[in-house]
Amino acid sequence: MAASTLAEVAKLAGVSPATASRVLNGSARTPGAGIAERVRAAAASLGYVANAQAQALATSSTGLIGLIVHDIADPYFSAIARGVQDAARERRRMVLLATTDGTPADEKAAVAAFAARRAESIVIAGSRSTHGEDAAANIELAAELDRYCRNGGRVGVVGQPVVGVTETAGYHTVVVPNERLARELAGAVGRDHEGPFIIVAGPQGLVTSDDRVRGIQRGLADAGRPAATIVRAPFGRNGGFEAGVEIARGIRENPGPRPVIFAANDVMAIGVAAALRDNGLRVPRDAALAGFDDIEWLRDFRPALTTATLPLEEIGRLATLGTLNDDAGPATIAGSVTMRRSTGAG
Amino acid sequence: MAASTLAEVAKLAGVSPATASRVLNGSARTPGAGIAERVRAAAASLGYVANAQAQALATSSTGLIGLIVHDIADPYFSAIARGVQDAARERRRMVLLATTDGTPADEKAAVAAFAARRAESIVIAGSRSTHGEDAAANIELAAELDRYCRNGGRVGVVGQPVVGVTETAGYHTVVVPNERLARELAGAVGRDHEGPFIIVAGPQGLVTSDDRVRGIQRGLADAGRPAATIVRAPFGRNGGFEAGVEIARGIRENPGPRPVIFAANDVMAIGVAAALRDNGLRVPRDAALAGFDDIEWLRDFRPALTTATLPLEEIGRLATLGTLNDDAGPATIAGSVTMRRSTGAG
DNA sequence: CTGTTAGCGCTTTCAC
DNA sequence: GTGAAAGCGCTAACAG
Repeated sequence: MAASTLAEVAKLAGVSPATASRVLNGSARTPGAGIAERVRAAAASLGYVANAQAQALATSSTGLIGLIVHDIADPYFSAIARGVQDAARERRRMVLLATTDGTPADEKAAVAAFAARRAESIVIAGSRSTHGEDAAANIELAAELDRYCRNGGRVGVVGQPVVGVTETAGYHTVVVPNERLARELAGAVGRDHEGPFIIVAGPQGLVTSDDRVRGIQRGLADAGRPAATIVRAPFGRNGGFEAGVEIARGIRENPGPRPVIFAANDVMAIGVAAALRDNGLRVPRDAALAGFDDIEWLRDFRPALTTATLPLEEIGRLATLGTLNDDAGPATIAGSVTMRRSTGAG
Repeated sequence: MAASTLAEVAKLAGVSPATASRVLNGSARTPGAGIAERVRAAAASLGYVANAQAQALATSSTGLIGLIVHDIADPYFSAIARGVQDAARERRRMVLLATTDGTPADEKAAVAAFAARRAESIVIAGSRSTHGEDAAANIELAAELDRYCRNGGRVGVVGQPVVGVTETAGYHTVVVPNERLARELAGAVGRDHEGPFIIVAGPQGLVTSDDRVRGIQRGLADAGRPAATIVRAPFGRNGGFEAGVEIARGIRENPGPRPVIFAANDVMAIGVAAALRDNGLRVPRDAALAGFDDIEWLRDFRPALTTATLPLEEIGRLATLGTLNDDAGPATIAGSVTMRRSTGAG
């Protein structure tokens, strides 16, 4: 990665490095006309490319934003990533990407790596787990983040505050009203259905999943419906599929009124739908189904999924911008319930 | 982004910076036992985090890999990104992300930014355009890449070589056999269908699209079928939808034998399917449909899409690894044709 | 407006 | 094994 240096350019142009710097990388003072010309010519002829590392060292500002997601290939995260990337580009920053599968230990490592690279802010997306086995790692993650903030870093959190974070300075949370939306969703669906109700949830302790489950139960109660039974599975398409297989079996062995299935997110809902279909069951005829997130790439599925619509890209933008603006209190996004065919609407 | 420095740690531990460095960041020489202890303690108590910028400057090696995609939210690119990220993590590198919408000018800017940050390699994914209006920008992009390579950078290219690149040193291409697979796909589909055939292609000059179109036409010829007519639209879901609307109108106004539609990629195929459905047409009953790529998130669609399966994640891995290994000739991936319900199979 | 002089934080010969 | 000193490439006072 050798390349010509500012000094070489300066020598070639017959000026001092300082002057060359002023010409090449914007400075307050505008250098003389003829000089500027010579410097630029020299730079071009040498194929000079400023060394951002050196600039960062000298100015102590890197223009870097770190993004932490569970899995960049998951459409939920990639939508957020697009928002982050957009905001970053707008503010002339570059984004560093880390994927962690949601493992707190890996997230801690990612934060450390970003801190080492002196990223100016870190956006961390993806549900946290309060589960026992993650407790120790969560504490370390929180400590790492706190240290990062204490050193002047800013962190943008998507969804809910990081478990165990003590300080508030430096943190900017984009609150996703999972519980409220889930409640609204379940209320709306509950009005049209008798039940029984089933929730396909993620692992216990996964905050996002827990929030949504709680909201759904409350929404059902609001509508005067019985509480839902809960089926737990991994928080992804295949988890949904597993749960769907189990549910299909239940329906087979125990026929009764048409059940209503709430999946903790769209991707799980798609898995559930696939499993039901594989077992000869149809949505919404044999079971109503609702998701959460309203993932863009899943909107062409049929039956179209009733879901809670989240402006994912906007969420990514807000989380990023929030860390870049000094003002910026915690942002709350709205979201809305979208009724579609999978629950008999439309 | 201030933080304690090595010098501070060293002072606290009562040793020289050199020694502290040797302890904290692996060096050939192993420092004394007790000393090491003291240094580590000092570092911990100060919350020391090595400054990667400074290390990069001193060692001239950044551990950075730049990734350029059209759109990180597109499942095609996010799958590749996952592969890149995996490989990077495996080799203890971090990835810098840039999205460009496929605009050569933006891609040039991204390469320049990566070069400035002294990324050790750049992986560039996404079809190039040979279209006239992009010609100038393409040349500049190629020049920027060449310069980057001349300075010791390595670039991994997904799909086809970058238009206009002259040098070969430093480049590592992962060849995607678009034409061959398209030919096989069309051959297989053509065997079972009489036609007429329609290709929903991207804009003319988009290399990937052009390659696939050519392959499809050859495959049809192989099967003794008439050439397909070509409908052009933007290379995404909405482009597919537009084309689908047009095709549906054609079918309405001009009933005849069931047409077979080849979309240039899965995402377009989904758009076509949505448009046909909106117009009361069913796949495969009223039209057969095939895509390309076999995007993971689209596999649960029904009717399941006949397509050419590409190991996207693997492609990302190979492109990345190729730039990191000195040997590594150009890699070619296999891919395969996958027949599903959308063309009447299964 | 331009050049000189110090560093930014770390690594790395080179002596001791 | 440990420390002193030079330097990676650039910017920012400060003089001139």
